[in-house]
Amino acid sequence: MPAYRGAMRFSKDSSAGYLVNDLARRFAAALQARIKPLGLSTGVFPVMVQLWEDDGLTQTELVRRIGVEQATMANTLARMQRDGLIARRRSKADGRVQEIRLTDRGKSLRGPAIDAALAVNDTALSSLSPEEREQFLGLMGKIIRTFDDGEGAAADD
Amino acid sequence: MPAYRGAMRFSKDSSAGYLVNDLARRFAAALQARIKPLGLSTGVFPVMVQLWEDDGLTQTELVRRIGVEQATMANTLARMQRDGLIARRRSKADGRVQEIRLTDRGKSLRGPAIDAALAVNDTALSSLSPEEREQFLGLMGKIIRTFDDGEGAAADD
DNA sequence: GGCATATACATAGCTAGCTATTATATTGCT
DNA sequence: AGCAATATAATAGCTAGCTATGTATATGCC
Repeated sequence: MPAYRGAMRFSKDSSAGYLVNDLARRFAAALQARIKPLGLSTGVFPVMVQLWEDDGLTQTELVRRIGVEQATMANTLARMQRDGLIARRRSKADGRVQEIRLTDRGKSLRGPAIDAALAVNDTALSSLSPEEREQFLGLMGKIIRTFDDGEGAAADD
Repeated sequence: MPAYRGAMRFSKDSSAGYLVNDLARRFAAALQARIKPLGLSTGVFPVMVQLWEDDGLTQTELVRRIGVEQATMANTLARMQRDGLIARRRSKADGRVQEIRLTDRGKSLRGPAIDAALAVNDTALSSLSPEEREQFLGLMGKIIRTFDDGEGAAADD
């Protein structure tokens, strides 16, 4: 019996972090299964979504929009280029910057890929009522905002 | 304008999968920040939780309880051993099996580590009312069960 | 013009997950 | 007893995230 008070109980089934992590893996696996046949993977998907909206973005802008680290994005883009999803071209206005453009193949995947993502969400939430789905999305948004708020301000204990 | 119907709209802010993935990364980062000083990391945490409950489990049993792939567990355990959290001893009853036991250091981390996890959950959910927290956990449980149900039965389209 | 600083991106090296394969020990059947 | 089948764990090799650091181009100031 450890001396710490309150630390005795830790049930994974009532730990938000535990469940969120579990859920994320399941969502990822489900999406993976549906988009792998298209030649896509989960890490690539958010980038494609942005490029389908606005082709020709820079790496920095993708990083800003997707919220992943720059190094992560650099590696993801390298794989995407290797796999023929994008092409990169140095800007002549600024030699540091690269415009990232979808290849024709990349463009062509928009419809089926988004359908796949929608299907995953729909299947996953199939046991929830419309109100519950709203609740779920709303609560997640609220939690994400909480994380964002406590970002610069180190409101420790 | 692609020909696919329904594929036009895809807002990440209303995609459960997108948000869950985002949330998982934030939870993991928050936990990491709190347990790294203890010499723990996120992947190790679930294993420690099980061993704090039942020391001496086998790899197979940990895999079963945590729901991660056997290869993932093997690697995690290797790091844990390297870092002095566990020791492994071959069972003399069955030479294939290893009993996994916490070191004294591993045992000693229980209190502070669980406190850290509880604090992360509490902070993350701080903007939710008690009812909302219940809802959130309940909805996640429901979704996880949905995933579990559609596991063997390929109820495709 | 030249140098310090800042910006954009790449690289190295880590954890953590995955699939697929291999190695080793046990069990079961004949 | 011997061999096939099974069970346990390890290894190889991939994606995807992270931190820290390196490299190249721009920009600002003197």
